[in-house]
Formats: sequence, C-alpha cells, structure tokens
Amino acid sequence: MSSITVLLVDDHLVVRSGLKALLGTQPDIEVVAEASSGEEALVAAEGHAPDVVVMDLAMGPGMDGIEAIRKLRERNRRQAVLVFTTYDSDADIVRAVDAGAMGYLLKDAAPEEIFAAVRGAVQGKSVMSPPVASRLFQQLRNPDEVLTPREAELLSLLTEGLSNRELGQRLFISEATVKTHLAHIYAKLGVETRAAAIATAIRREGMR
Amino acid sequence: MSSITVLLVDDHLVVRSGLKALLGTQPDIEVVAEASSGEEALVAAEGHAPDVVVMDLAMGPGMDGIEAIRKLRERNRRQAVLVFTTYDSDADIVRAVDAGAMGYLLKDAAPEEIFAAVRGAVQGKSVMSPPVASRLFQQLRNPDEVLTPREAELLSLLTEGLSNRELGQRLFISEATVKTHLAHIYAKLGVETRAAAIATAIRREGMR
DNA sequence: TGGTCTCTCAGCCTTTTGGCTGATACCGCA
DNA sequence: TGCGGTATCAGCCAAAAGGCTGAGAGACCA
Repeated sequence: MSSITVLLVDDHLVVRSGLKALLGTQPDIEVVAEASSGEEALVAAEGHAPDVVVMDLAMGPGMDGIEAIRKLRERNRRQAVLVFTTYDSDADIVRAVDAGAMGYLLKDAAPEEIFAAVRGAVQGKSVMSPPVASRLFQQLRNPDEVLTPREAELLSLLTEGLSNRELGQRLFISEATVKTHLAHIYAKLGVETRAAAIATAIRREGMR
Repeated sequence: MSSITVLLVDDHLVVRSGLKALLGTQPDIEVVAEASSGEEALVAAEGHAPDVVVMDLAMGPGMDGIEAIRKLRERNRRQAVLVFTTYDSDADIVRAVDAGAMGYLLKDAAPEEIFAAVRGAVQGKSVMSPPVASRLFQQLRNPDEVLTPREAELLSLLTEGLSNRELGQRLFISEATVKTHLAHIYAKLGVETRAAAIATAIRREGMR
C-alpha cells in the first residue's frame, strides 16, 4: 500500500521541521511538501496533490489559515485539511470547521494524537484534541452563546481595533449590518461595550 | 574541542522536536536535555549543566519563562539563556533582558540566526532577532513613547473593557482627566481609538 | 410548505468617545 | 528660581458607538 502524503503549512520553520521529524517516524506517512503561507499552500497543494494538509491558522500577513482552508476545499473536496494550531479559540474552531477542516489539533498534542488524526483524516474521520472537543461539546449545550461564522469573523477583525466603518469596508457590508452583528456578539459574549468585547475575545477566545 | 551543550525548554513537543532537528544538523551543537515547563527546566539544568538554555516564554500554567530565567541565572551565572518565542512584546523583551536573558529570538527566525545565537551566547555575545533589536533601539531613541506610571495603570484597566466613567471611579479622578490620559496614551501607542489601544496593549505590550 | 436561522439593511435617538484649547498644582532638578 | 514633566480638571464640539424596532432575502430543515 502507498503511504499517506502530507503537506505542511506553518509560517514557522521550526514547527514544520518538528512536524516533519515526528511524522517521518511513521512508515505510512510521508511529508511531500511544505509551505509557509496560505498562498504557498495553494500552489503546493496543486502541485503535489497531498492526501492531507496540516495547517496552522495564524500565519502573519496575507491569507489566513481559514481562508486557505476554504480555497483548498473549493478546489479539491477529497483533500482533508487538519488544523494544527496553538490556541483553542471558540471562534477559530467554529470558523475552521465551517470552512471545511476535518480535524483540529493543538500544538501541545501528543505525537500519537497527531498520527491518529492524519490517518483518520484520509478515511473521512474527524479528529479533535480533547480540549477542542470539550469546547465544542459545551457549545452544543449552550447554542445561544455560539457565534455564527460571520460574527466570529467580525469579532476577529474587531480585535484589530477597526471602527464600524472600517469593518464594513473590510467585509463589504453596510455600517448598519456591522452594528447588528456587534449587538449580537455583545449579547453572546455577555459584554456591553466594544472594548470589553475585544478584551474578552483576545483573552478568552484566544484571538490575537 | 567539545561541542556546545543545549537544554531546550518549550511546552510544545513539536517545537522541541523541530529545534532539536535543526540544531542536530550542526556538528558543534548538541541538545543534551529537554523540558516542557519552567520547573522541569530547573531540574534539567541542574542535572545536565548545559552551556545554553533555549527557552520559550509562554508555557501554560505554572512558572513562566521569565521566572525560570531569573531562577536559572541565580543558580549559575555562566549558563546563557536564549529566549525563543513567538511574540515580540515590548514588555516581554524588557522583562526577559532584565531577568538575565542573553538573546531574544522569534520563532520565525532563520536557522542560521538560531545557530549564530547559540554560538554567540556561550561567548557572552548578545543576539537578537532584527525585529526585537529594532524595538529596543526605538525605545531608546523615543523616550517620548514610554508611558508614565499613571498612564500604564490606566491602560491596564482599559484592557479590562472599562468605560471612561468607570476608569475615573476606579482611579478616583474625573472623567476629564481620564480623557486627557487616554489622549496621551493613544499618541504614544500610535493609535486613534480605544479599541486599537486595547488591541495594541494586549498584544504588543503583553498586558493580559 | 412553513418555520427557523443567518445575513443583510434602515432610521432614530441617546450615550460615549475623541479632538482641541486652556488652566492649576506639585515635584525634581538645573 | 525657573523650567520641564506629570497629574489633575473644564468646556465645547464633532464623530463614533450603542439601543431599539422593524424588515427583506436566502438557506435549511422538519
């Protein structure tokens, strides 16, 4: 049987190097390409057609991980994408799953977890780190507090300090719509001001 | 000649694995131990007496990197500590240097930079990633941008999401004074809104 | 097919924030 | 003794944000 081919996407060379070393110990897994940005990832995925893409979400300027996942999935729905990131932010989890991610791993995951996730991904199985799974589970119980993908996207931009007008321009929606989303976000986060929402988002939601 | 012995401290196995793989390519550098927390680092440093300790600052619960650096330096001043972290927070840089760190590298540094930093550290040379160095440099040149104690106090409360009125009540000053301080803070941080100030404070200044 | 969710937009009004100018008081240091 | 830095406060005005109500379009699902 042929081995599982993997594309690594992370803007840190050290992390790619570590993942490659870890995955390299498994006879049935082969890292066939690496990329350090969303743009590079698309090119590499095109050229190498890997079975699984292991991707970080935070990747400096340019296309972010979520966007890259969406684009990858648009082009090839048989390619599984595994998120491999540092933070178990509620919003990021929701957005990544929404974008089509097959699994969500944290960087402090045990090697066996990572191997299992890669193997599971090619079989269409969804694998999550326990902390991630428990967050999703808790959200299922309190659906009222779950941000929609759009809200999460907006909150993410909010933490960059943008004004309502700028948010509207960035998302191609009117200022009125921005305010509507914000009102919903505040209610779900249990805050009353934009300042508190940003503080909550960065600290609790791990958005940075 | 004997090679340089290194202790790796990072709570992420992947990062340790990657660093080990990278450093392993150099004949004169040898990773002799690893630790995943500040506490473990102290024990490992005791047992292996490495020439250089390469350490992440953010390490989950327990002793943080800064604290670990301080303790390591207290015990053995000949042991060089290199900070190897993701964020170039002004506050973290200052605190790490203050605690006795010999160098400050970012995780997206090139391998050559890392090798050079390790070699430099044993010779008592201080090595910084360019972005880090430029931050320190800029602070020295622009003392105008350093927050006064009162301003820092206010900024800290600001990141909790308080309104001007609440800030005034908390600090026993009028709302007018709060606004004056805020205007100065915005100018020093180079932002124009409270939202951006909070984002900057939490991310860049490491206030959280 | 009807209900629910999500995303979109509008208008109106109040509160908050930010920009500006100017002022007083204290402290340390030249 | 005077100057610069810090902290305090006031008033005025414009801009931004927030609260509220209502509403249409599309997706999804029972």
